[in-house]
Amino acid sequence: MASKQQTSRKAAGTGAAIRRPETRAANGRADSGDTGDDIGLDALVGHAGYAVRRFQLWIFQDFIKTLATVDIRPTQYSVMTVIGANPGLSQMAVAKRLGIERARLVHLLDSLEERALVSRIQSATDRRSHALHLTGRGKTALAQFKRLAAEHERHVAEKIGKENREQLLQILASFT
Amino acid sequence: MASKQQTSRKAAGTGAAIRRPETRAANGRADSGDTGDDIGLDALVGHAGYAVRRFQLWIFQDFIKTLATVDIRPTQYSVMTVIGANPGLSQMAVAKRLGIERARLVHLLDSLEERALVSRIQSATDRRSHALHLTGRGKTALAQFKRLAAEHERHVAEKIGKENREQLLQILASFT
DNA sequence: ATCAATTGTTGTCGTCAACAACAATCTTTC
DNA sequence: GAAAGATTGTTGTTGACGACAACAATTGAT
Repeated sequence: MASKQQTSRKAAGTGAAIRRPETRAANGRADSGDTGDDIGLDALVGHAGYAVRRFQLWIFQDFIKTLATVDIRPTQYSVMTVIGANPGLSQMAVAKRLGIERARLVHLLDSLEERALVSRIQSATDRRSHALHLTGRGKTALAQFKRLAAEHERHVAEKIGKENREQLLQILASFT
Repeated sequence: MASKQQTSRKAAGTGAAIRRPETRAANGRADSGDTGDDIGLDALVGHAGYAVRRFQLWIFQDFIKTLATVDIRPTQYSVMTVIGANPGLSQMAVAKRLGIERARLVHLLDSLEERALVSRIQSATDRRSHALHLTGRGKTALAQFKRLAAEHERHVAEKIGKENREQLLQILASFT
């Protein structure tokens, strides 16, 4: 859209197998030829949003990795947890409770219903809404998910410290 | 994709003007007709990832709102901050430092270069890479952005408490 | 009975992370 | 010094996600 490239460059790279962030061979600086490993010195420290973003990224990746065997993502887990704790909720209620949109919840429930973990039951009192329930399979599955999620929480405790994790939960308790 | 709807329902709603989350008129439960306002009692408490996700959502929205007049998003701000503190960095170095992908940074720099805030200068030593600099306009603009970002940080402090914010920054310092 | 509001649904749009592939360009190695 | 490998910037695709807008069916209020 912009000026992009006035030069002749277009694209490049062999698509090498760089996987782990630890692997660093670049020099950093583009003009001065110093090592430039520790860029640091940024004014980014002191910004809560940046720290939280990086942490959220790490924590979600660990969650996904830890529950990869059961193929459950954080949002799916939260949906099943809320339904499991409050059977019969409407989609609207779940969406509002979790702060996600009705439209988004539709697809989430579609996939969970495909996998026979959740079932939408026609409400008796309100023919518009669905009463959400865990299936039998869903209940046993959620129990396993919770065990894996607990393992994930241990990873978090290892990463930032046990007491720091609890302090964090206390600080952010108003957002849950 | 899935079973979707076996019933005859298809779609509905007038798209009413529900904006603020405080507005709640739904009952919650779909079958039992109780009030069902406070769903709570979830097993979601104790999950760091969920709390962090909700908080990150809030903090980013406040950042975007606070810097709406200058039309700068959190990622754009972080890119300009790093370049401003370390002029001459390559795109690779900036991407690695901020934990974003090279591919993503390309578009970010495109938009910032469009607005004449950042300039890609051909490196003298490595003809592959670009040395990133803030333009004169970019420098003065970044100064204003930082003032607005400071205002945003005050919002965070008001939300979770001054000392809680500092504790949070300390806990998550290893991620910056 | 009429009109406004709610619920689930479909669709679009823009942001974002994760990959994969490529041309141009170093860097290494024989 | 030429060949092989790695790096940089770029383009493109995919999928998760949040934000809106619009709609049919249904409910509730008047």
